[in-house]
Amino acid sequence: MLDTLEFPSAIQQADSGTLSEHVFRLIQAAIVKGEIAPGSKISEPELARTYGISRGPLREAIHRLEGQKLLVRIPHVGARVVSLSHAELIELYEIRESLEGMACRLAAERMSEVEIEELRRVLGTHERDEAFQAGVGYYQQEGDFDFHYRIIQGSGNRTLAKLLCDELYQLVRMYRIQFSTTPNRPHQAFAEHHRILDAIAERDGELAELLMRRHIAASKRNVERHFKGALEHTPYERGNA
Amino acid sequence: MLDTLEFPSAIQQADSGTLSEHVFRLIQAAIVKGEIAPGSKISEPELARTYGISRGPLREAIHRLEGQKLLVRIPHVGARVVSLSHAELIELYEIRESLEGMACRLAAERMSEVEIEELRRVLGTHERDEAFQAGVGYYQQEGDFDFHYRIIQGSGNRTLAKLLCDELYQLVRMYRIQFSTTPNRPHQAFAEHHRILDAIAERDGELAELLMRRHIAASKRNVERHFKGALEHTPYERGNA
DNA sequence: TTTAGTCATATTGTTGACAATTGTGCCTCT
DNA sequence: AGAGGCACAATTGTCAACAATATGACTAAA
Repeated sequence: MLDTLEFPSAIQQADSGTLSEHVFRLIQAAIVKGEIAPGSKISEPELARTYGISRGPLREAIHRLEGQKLLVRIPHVGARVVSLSHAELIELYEIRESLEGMACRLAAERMSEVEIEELRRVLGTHERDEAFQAGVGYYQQEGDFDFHYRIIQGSGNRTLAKLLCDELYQLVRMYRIQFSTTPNRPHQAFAEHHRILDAIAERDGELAELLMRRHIAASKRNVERHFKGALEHTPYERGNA
Repeated sequence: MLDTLEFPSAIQQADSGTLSEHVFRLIQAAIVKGEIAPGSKISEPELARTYGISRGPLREAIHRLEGQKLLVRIPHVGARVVSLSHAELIELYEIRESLEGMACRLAAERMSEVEIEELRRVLGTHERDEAFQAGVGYYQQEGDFDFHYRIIQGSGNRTLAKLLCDELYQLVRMYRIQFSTTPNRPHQAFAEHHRILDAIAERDGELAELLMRRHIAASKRNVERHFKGALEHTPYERGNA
């Protein structure tokens, strides 16, 4: 069974057809991966040369990126890669808490038995993963998304799925990767995933929502710790007026 | 307060500065107001002539509108105004339930006394409004947003505010206006608003969240009724593949 | 009569050049 | 020497023309 939904970062340049769409995904991936530093300026002529295209399609891509909040654009000045403040990142996690909590409750109510079985297999794959067992947790980065993705898809709310997976997660991924150097509490997260799965399997929506909210709250606290730990390196506050 | 946008020829960097930004807001307003019918095709040359601009800025605006989910675009085919299915509209209300419920809880915890007093004044204005007292409820449309807006702003979560007010509400407004011919239960909604305000004033976040969720759920049921009532006029299902 | 194929038209995608605005560096004046 | 203004350069915004693709009609064959 080929899972077609994969990750949004998976660039499928073949079928997208249009250059604008192509560079859109390319730049999106570059920003999320941190290849273009947060806060850095986007030079249209330079990027156009880099990707070997004209400025027309590039500008269209930039405008779409702005809509996804990955770029901040000032008229007649230019675009910069977004640089979330500590507060904004926490706010993002608060939103996730609410939205994914709901998704988890709905998933517990509406997921099919086969979907639940697949979810259990996903978790099993993570458990057997070498990197995970070694405590490195890099794979856990992607695997975590896989777990959350499946629950969101299982909620049956396609509008919610588009909102979470296509938009907000780009930002979350961006900062996950920034913080990926430090071990991201993979074992604890795995245990939490397992309890969530159990609640879903028992069709206990209320509990599933509660556990998911706590799980994301724990992630949030983890991010807060990383932020505090990195504070010594920030020479000035980058304010997003 | 000269409304500068009036005629197409009068578009010259009125307030936003750039033509792209300007037509973006113009088309957004036109879609939300229903001046461009849902599901109708967007012709680039035609719109360019209408607004008296070139296709360049227009296309940038279209791409941003697509990001806001007000347009659905198919490569090499064109863009159409979004036409939410019954299910999608309900999904939108479910998302609002979750998000505005959270916003309301946070507002109860974090709103300042003056903000609460202002919110009370807003409600008083609605109560004294003529249209509201007549049961027409048209003013209530805008006033409702005013009420919800202030609570969302009062949550202190600026990321949430941008998400709700700048993006999702455009879609909600669009369908509100479509359904505005029938009385939108203004008196009941007003009573619910009042109870929410009381909970906020008492700093009871838990209750405030509960009441807001119920309030939106009631709106959702109202929309469902309208949808069912309008079913007789739908010759075919407009499927958004 | 229906269906498959082909062609013409119109729309979208792309390009490069031109115009307008901003930021910077330098020069002058106090 | 420092501050203010001016001019230049670079970047963004806009435009009109060109190329590629899909839609629709027309024709021909089964």
